[in-house]
Amino acid sequence: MDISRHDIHSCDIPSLCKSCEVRHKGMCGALNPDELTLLSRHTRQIEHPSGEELVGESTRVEAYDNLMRGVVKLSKTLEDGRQQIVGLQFAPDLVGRLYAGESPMTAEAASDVEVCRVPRATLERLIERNPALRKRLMDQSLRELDEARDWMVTLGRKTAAEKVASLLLLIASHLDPEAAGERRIFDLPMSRLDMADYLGLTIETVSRQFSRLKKDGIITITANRHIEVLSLAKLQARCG
Amino acid sequence: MDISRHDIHSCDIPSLCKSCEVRHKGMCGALNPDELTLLSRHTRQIEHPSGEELVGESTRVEAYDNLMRGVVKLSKTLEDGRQQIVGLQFAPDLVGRLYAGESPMTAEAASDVEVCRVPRATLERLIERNPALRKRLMDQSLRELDEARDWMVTLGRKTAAEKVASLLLLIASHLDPEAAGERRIFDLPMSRLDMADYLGLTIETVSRQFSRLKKDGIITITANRHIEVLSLAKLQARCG
DNA sequence: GGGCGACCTTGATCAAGATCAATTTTGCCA
DNA sequence: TGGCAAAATTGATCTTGATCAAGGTCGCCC
Repeated sequence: MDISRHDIHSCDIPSLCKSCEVRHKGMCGALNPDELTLLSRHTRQIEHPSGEELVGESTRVEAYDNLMRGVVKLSKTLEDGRQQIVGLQFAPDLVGRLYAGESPMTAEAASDVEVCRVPRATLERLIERNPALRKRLMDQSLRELDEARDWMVTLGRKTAAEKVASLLLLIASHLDPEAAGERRIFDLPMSRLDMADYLGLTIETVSRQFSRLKKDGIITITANRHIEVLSLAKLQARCG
Repeated sequence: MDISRHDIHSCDIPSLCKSCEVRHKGMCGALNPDELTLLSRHTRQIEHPSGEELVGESTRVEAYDNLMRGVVKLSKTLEDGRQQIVGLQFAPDLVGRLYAGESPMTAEAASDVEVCRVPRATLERLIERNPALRKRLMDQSLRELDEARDWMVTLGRKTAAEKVASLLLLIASHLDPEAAGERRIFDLPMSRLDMADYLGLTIETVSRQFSRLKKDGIITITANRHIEVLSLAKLQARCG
C-alpha cells in the first residue's frame, strides 16, 4: 500500500480538489484556497489492490475515502455467511457512511483502486463550513438512495435474465459512458461471484445467463472479463 | 379530503413544529418563531384515506408531506405492471424526494394518513436558513439509505420464511416500539398484497408463511390484520 | 512453456416459491 | 341480519433458479 503526502499542486482528489481529472462530476470548485490547504495537510493517497478491504462492517469509521480510480463494492453479510452486495461506487464518489460511528457495511476494492483518505473530523469540519461541499454530499446521498431503491426492484421483481442484463447496462453506463450508438466495450470490474452477490443469484445462474446473451448475439465475451455489447437496444429490452 | 388552515397554536406537524406529540423523533426546536410563522402560512393539513396517492411516479414534485399519523408506502412499477414497494415511512418522516424535479416513485397512503403539506420552495428556503433542520433531513436521508440497503439483503438473500419474519419485526418495532418483554401487539398497516410487493413474493406465499408462524405458536392473527407476537425471540431467530 | 489453482462453464437433478384453481373468511352496506 | 364483493387461505401442479457434480479455461509463477 503506497502512502504518500498529498501535494496540493498535483492534487488528484477528484471530489474535493480543483485540478482533478473528472472535474465535471466531482466537488471541484467547492473549496477555497484555505480549505484546500487544510485538506491537503490531512489527506493521504492510498492504492488498494482488488479484494482489499477499505472499511469493515461494524467497525469504527475513522476516515472517508475519496474514490479516484476503480470500483468499490459495498456489501453486507448474514451470520451464516450469505452475502449481498448493496452498492457499487465509481470515481468520484465519497466512500464511507457520513456521521456514523460504525460502518453499516463492508467497503472493498472490486478492482484495483486509488483513493484519497480524509480523516473523519477534517471532512466533517469542512462540510460545516462549506455549503457547496455540503450540497454535493447531500446530492450523492440522495442519488445513492435512488439507486438502492431502483436495485430493490431488480432484486425483488426481475427474472435472472433481466437481472444480468440490468447489471451489464449499469456497468456499461459507468465504464463506457461517452460511447454513442449501439456498442459498448468495457472490462467487468468484478467476478461472477460478485455479480451473483449483487443480483441475489448463484454463479451458475449468472454464467448461464451470460451464455444465453452470447448465443443470442447481444454480447461477446473474451477472456472472461472483456465485454462487447453488440446491441444496446436488445440489452435494454431484456431489463424488464 | 379535509383541507384546513394550519394554526400555529394548535400546531401538530410533528417534524417541523414545537408542540408536537412525537417530540423525541421530530424536528421540534429546529425552527425559530419567525420561521414557524412563515411555515404556518404555507402549510395545509390534509387527510388521506388508505389507498390514496400522495405523489405519483414520474410526476412533478410541488410539495413535501410531513407525515403525522399513519403509514406511507413508496413503490415503483415496471412497464408490465410488476410492482415493488421500496420503502415504508412512519410519522414523523418527511415524504418526498428532496430537490428532485420528478418523483422517482409513487407515495401512497398504506393506512389512513394525516400529513402537513409544505410547498417545495418554502421547505427548501427553510433548509437553506436553518442548520438544525438541514441536519435532520440529512440524517433522515442517510437512515433511509441504510434501511434500503438492509432491505436489499432481505430481498436478495433471505428465504420466504425469513422475509415475512423480517417484515413483522420491522412493523412491530415501529408500531409498538415501547413494549418490553417478548410480546408485541399491533395492527398490520397493509394488505397481504402490499406485504408481497414489499418482500418480492406472491400473496399465496405470504399467506402460507403466516399460517406457519401461527402453527408454530410464534404469532396469533385475528381479523386478518391484528397481530400478536407471542415470542419475539423466536421471531427474531427466523430473520436470518 | 508447463503446471497449478482460481475461476468459469455446462449438465443433471432438486426444491422453493410461482401459478392455477377452488374455498373460506371478512368487512361492509342495504 | 343477510348478502355480496374483496381479501385471504389452502391445495395441486408447474417453473425457475439452486444445488450437486464434472470438466474446461485462464492467468500467473517458476
